[in-house]
Amino acid sequence: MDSIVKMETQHPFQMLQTKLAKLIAETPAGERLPAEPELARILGVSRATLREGMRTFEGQGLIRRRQGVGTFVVPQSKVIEAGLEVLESIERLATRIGLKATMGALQIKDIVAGVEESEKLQVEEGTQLVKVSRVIYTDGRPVAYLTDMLPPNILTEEDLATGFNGSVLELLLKRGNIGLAKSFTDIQAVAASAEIAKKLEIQRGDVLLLFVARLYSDAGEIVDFSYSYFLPGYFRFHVIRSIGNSNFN
Amino acid sequence: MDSIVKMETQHPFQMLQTKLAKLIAETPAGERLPAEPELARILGVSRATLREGMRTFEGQGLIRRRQGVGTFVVPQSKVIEAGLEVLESIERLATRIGLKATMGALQIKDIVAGVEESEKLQVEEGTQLVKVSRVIYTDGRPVAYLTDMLPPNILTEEDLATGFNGSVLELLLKRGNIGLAKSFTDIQAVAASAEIAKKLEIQRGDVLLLFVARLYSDAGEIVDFSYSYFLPGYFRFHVIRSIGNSNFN
DNA sequence: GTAGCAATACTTGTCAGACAATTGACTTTT
DNA sequence: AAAAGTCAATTGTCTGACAAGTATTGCTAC
Repeated sequence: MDSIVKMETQHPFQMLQTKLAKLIAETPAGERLPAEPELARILGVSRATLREGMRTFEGQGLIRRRQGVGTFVVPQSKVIEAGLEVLESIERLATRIGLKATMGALQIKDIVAGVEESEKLQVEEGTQLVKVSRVIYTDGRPVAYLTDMLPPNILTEEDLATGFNGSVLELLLKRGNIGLAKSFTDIQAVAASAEIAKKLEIQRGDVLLLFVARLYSDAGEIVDFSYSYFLPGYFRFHVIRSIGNSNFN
Repeated sequence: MDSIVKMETQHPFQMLQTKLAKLIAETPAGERLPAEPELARILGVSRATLREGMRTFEGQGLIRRRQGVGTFVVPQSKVIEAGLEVLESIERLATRIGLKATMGALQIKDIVAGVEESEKLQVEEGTQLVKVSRVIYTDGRPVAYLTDMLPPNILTEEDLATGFNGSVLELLLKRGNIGLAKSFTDIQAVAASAEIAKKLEIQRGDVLLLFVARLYSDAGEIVDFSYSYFLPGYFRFHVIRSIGNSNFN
């Protein structure tokens, strides 16, 4: 009887993180957040739990806390850059930069997991997989080539046929049937293969920035394995690195 | 009179972070940390404060907590990978992978800040700067080319002449005269120029991964501006990206 | 003897309330 | 008018407690 409500009953911390993220995103840069006691009451958690949650966002540089004053949302990146701490779709990033992103060359295939795929997605060999690939354009120029591989029962082809704007991430978020947790992204530099060079209208061997990402659900399962090839110059990614971990051995 | 002791009297949270980082670094991968009540007693803070501190490390993927079981140090990178959340010198990274890193082709120049340098380092034009460049070898093969530019009075040439192992970061940490806070790193993919190709013994136009980093002190000043060129295949960098910030607009 | 089950000790997750430290605005005094 | 003091608001930290999850232990039934 309570199976429907079950999704609501994740750990308070997960829900808290979502609510906090939403609140921070909706609060204008530089503005103050409600005081901790009040915020804890609003979000329905204790102040201790709230503070634990805020620590993570503070560590990501999204908020700044000043004793005796309050907690403020820090102005988020100038214009063209994107922090890697937060997982954001290419479309959303492009929009924020002021570019209109469109999708083209969409290909949706059903494939069978071989040795390579089964290992990467942590599924058995022979499993039916969905492979989605497309090119992202801004101002009519191809700037990124994206491929996603998903295990069965995550997205149906119907989902992709209706309301797919190029971002698997956004589609998963919009559906909301599975809770997404984190993405583990490898960063590499590669030379364009003949196939990809053709799609991106560049020369074979040209330089590309490659993200290899595994998207994990709340349950710890891999729900998406993706390759994202970016044309340098149109996207810039940065990361904030903290001092102090292995620097003490 | 108390200026010397001042450094000792940071907020408990800062000291806690340092101690925690050290503890995590010293604990073998996969091992369990002491239980929270005991750890709080050891570190001299309350359990609430301890948990706030641990959240940040959990967010960086360094530890994993399992209710009813304990907190474990996650196996830090299988063989070749390095998380970007933590700022670590190339030498240390290589050592952890099991490679012996050596430095060569060291060049130290005094240069005068032009328009470009003055903007990047936030100093006035005409300021005297120190420029350090060198090649990092593992097994006699060049794998990275690093250049650093530093404002005056950060490092003298004497510092570089004695006890410089290739890492400006470690040198600054060892000196300890300025508190380091964070590094803001841009990630790009570039083609090797003729000059760099020669140093790295590759072909001009070959693919390189490039980190452009600004290192900030506690006071918010830029103390190091560096370009780091990596040969793909010898280094792999990854980043953990969290769901949920701008995904709700 | 062995498989299954219940009790139990231990761990992390969360909560409530309190007090200390800091800041900024307001009030009072000089 | 300027300076000092007062005070309310906010974050930082602590204490103690209970809830929830996990693995081990020991008992029981067969």
